[in-house]
Amino acid sequence: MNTLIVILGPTGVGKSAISIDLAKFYSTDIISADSRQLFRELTIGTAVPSPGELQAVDHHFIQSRSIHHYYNVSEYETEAIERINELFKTKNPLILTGGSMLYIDTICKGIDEIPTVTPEIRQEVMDWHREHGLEALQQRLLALDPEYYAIADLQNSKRLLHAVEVCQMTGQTFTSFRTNTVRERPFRILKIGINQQRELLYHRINQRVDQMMEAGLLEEARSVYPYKDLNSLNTVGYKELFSYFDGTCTLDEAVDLIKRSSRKYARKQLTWFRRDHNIHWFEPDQVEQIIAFTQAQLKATK
RNA sequence: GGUGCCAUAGCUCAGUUGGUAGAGCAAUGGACUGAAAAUCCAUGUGUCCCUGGUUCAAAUCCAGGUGGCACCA
Repeated sequence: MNTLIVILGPTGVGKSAISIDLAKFYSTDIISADSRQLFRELTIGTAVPSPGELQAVDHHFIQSRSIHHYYNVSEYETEAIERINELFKTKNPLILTGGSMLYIDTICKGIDEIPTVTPEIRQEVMDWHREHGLEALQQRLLALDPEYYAIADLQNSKRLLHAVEVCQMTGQTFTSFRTNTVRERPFRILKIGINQQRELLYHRINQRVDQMMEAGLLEEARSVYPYKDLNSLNTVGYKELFSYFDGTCTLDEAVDLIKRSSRKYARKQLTWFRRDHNIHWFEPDQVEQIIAFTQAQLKATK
């Protein structure tokens, strides 16, 4: 049976380097599970691998989309699974790397099939919410789908919006689409988590932000500033610099803010990963141990 | 050297006419089904700078000390 080795961990911990070592060792490809490295207009702020690294190992779903095109997890699932199955015909194991928790879970477990909301419906529901407020949105959901209302995070307008959108568009309850079925994959999944002492991680993150600034993040952000309202640019490293361009904070403040947001993001990632007991954890400098571990695991599945 | 202002949570500061303290940020934990680097929720015991005094009671008033800032010499 083929094996997908998943390398996951908080931002800045060094997943890319480890994945590349691993890919070289197994002469295989890397599939990215990163919701921001996906965009070709973003390079520095999303820490995509260097040109040399990209040349050394074939990467998939890195800078393959434009920030101007709507993208979502479901689309990623379809594309990535298709690609993975294709690649398994000639390669094994494959490596999936990234920090986008939902993207990783989508590959590992699948995601329910919910009809994609049309831009018109989305706009309409959003406008309605803007006009009537959160409480009205809650009431609207209660009327459309009381079952989801009972379990929904009622303060989280994004969640409510989506549920309402789906009800509105399909004439069915949002709940009816939420079957929560785990999809069986025709390959084995081996999860490797990379983590290190919190203080060290924060230090690395802070340092990496400074390096990004030296590498020209400011200019990169300026080049996409005209499109700052795109969802794809609601992204750490860019939105903070947009505030600076807007004149609402100084450059130093913006850079500090990027560091803070990155740290928060790392923490959030760890919260998500913590509940997954199938992850085998390693430190960033344990590449050899990781290789040995995966070899042993691969042998066991043959 | 003189005068004035300030000293409260890791940081920036609130604290009403005295009744042993609370916001924002940070930090930490959690949730997560097509926006996910998004979005949402929860968590606040700290010699109220020190010493003495007044008072039933002091972060609060008084005196002195220490440190910082500003202005005048």
